[in-house]
Amino acid sequence: MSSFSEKQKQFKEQAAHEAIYEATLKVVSRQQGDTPKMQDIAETAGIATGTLYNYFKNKVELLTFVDDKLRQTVLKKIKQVTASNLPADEKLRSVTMEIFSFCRAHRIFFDLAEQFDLKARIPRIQKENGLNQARGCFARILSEGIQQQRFRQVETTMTSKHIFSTIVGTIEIQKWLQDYEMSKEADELTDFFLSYLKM
Amino acid sequence: MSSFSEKQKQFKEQAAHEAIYEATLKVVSRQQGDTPKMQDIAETAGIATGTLYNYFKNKVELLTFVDDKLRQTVLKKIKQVTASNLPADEKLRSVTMEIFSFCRAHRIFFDLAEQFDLKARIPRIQKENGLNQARGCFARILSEGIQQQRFRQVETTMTSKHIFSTIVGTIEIQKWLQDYEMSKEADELTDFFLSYLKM
Amino acid sequence: MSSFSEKQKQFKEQAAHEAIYEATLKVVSRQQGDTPKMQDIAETAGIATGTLYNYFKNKVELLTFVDDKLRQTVLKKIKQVTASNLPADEKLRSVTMEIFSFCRAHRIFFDLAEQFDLKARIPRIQKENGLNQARGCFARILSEGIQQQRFRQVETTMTSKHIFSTIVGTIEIQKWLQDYEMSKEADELTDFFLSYLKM
Amino acid sequence: MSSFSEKQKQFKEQAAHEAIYEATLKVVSRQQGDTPKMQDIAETAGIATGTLYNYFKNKVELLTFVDDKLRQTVLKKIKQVTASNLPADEKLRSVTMEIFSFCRAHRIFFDLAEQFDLKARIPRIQKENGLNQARGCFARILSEGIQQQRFRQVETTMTSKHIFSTIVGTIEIQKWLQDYEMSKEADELTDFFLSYLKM
DNA sequence: TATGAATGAGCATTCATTCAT
DNA sequence: AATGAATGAATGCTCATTCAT
Repeated sequence: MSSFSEKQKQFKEQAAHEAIYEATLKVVSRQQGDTPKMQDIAETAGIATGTLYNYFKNKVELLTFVDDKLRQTVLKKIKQVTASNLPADEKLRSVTMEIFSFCRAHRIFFDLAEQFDLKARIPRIQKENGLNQARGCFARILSEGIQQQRFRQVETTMTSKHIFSTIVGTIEIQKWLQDYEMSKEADELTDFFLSYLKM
Repeated sequence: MSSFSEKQKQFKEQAAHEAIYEATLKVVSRQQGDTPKMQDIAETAGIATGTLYNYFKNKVELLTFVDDKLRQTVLKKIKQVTASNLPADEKLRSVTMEIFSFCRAHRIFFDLAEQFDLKARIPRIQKENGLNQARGCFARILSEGIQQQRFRQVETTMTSKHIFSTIVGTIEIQKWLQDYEMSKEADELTDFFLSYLKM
Repeated sequence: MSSFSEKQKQFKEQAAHEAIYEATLKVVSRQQGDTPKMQDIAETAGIATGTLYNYFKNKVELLTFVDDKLRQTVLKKIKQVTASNLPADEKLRSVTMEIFSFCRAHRIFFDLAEQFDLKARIPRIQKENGLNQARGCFARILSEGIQQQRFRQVETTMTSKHIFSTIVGTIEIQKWLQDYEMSKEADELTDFFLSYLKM
Repeated sequence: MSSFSEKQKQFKEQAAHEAIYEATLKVVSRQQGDTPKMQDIAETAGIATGTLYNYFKNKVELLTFVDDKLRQTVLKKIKQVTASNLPADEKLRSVTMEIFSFCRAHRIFFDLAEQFDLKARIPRIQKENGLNQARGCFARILSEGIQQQRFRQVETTMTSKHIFSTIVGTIEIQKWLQDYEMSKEADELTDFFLSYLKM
């Protein structure tokens, strides 16, 4: 097959994936609570039900794709902030806020991910990889802060790990309380981190 | 109705509730992954399907009852350790360990609780109540530690709140990684807390 | 459980089986060609879809039950004629006719049986049993005919076996020709058998 | 269109038909039980799915073509044996054996033919034609045998008809018993025919 | 109160066929 | 003629809940 039609095909596939991704998020957020029907996803994406199965073997695989893309998206955002040239303390606040607001925005989908046990579909190594990247961002911010003499000398690996866990736990508790106005919590938490890190 | 038969009735109801509670946990842990069927719960509890509906309006209410009882159980354990006469640092370790091991033991049920969105069935006030009691235990341990001059003078309310969040987050991450050997994590986390609290 | 309610239950089950049996035959003959839908069977039997599954694990098991009952019915008819006090040659004609007319009446169901490969569900021993009973009827008729000196002395076991095969093959060919007016063929075949058996 | 390109086209079509025929048999025997998918047939034949529809209007027509070709094949084999210069009794045995082994080899396809009711697609006249040719072979063998004074003087038309039916019925019963080791049955049956025909 | 048979809505997936390229 | 992605109708089975006994 010519390189051209190969490219065309790949582009088409990518476009379909993108449409299905967005349709899924749309359907999920629309039908709060219920699990999304394949037919609805297809319809929203503007394709036929059967066509979904040209791109994904089954529903779980489709949802896994969306889950993966979603996690990559938040990771990308975190990395962007980490790579920015804000001072370390502001980076820490900004990254924390990013995570909180992303989780709030997509909480219904993440609930779904648990319902379908999507975590079981992701290879362990890939999960650890993602986790380490997220934790790594915090470690880098800590290092920068120490270098900038804004933070005291903490052990960055462990500290970043626990900071990340605290964020996850706080979000989890807020979700359990069904309190989705998370910015106050995010701020309070950042203040706590900064007080811990201040020299 | 006579007071005697009233009592009898209450006793019977309590016995039924107890049997259903245990049957539910048994069925849930047996059928890893699948959601438990009312029929299976009834059969395991030694009653007829229809009888379940004399005690619980529907499946969600039944699961909510179990969920509530389970949370009360772990809270009771935490309180017991908190009320013991161990030194503060050992109490902290012990309470943390309790929470980890309880969540590991009942993780399948807690997954279920999210699937059925049981949190939506519990009144906000009750959820806050439970949460505050758990956090309160940590606050008391911190106070004791400060008094015993084992811990430095930290602000106990906020610190205990964040300690609890960190525990929740760590458990959540371990569950996501499907790494259910949590004792190492519990220890590491306690060490971190203690290093933070040390004078 | 008391013997009475046990009996009641059994009677109810038998009634349900009977109703489902008849509903299936009705639906099958009505919807010539298409495979019967569980919903239609249930509706025709006057019960709910789900109720079918209280009596049969799945569609194949239901059809196997009907298939079995159908074969028992024709076998019973053959046995009745065999046990009658007609002269041997008339018995032979009558039994042959029974088989032809039964297969014509239920040909659509028997086609279905092949479609669902019901033969694979019947234990080999049971199939051989049924086959031997049918062949046995012919053998008995042959013996009688020989005794009555209406037939010459043929080896009854083999002869009856091949007579039965010839009937089956003739029916099969008529079905293939889609010629369902089988009485002519049945008569012609019987004449051939009798000419072979005449002294 | 020029005669040359006409010929070319016909040749191409014939090649395609041949490839599809063989692919179908391959797929059918591979996927025991399931009905063959058009996609699999196309893939196995080395063409695209849509291309199948340039040669056959639909699946039933494709299967009818294969069915027809298969019946022609066995008929050809029977005719070859009939036209050979074996003695009549050996011809009878050989033809019988041919039919048994052919039906065993292609039993899955023949089951399929019933499932798709292919018989309904073949004109009555054509079916009778094929049937008469098969029966005719037996009649010719009988005639020869009588002439060779190996067989007694039987009425060849009816006898050949019933012999053929007996073969069909025996194969049908063996298939129902799922006993595909048919050579013993074929032998036993031929012995019976010969004993009937012996002078 | 207890029983447990009956109810029936709900949904992922397949695959023959089409048609734009 | 060839391609193969897109189409979309069609259906068996589950299981929470009810209700006659």
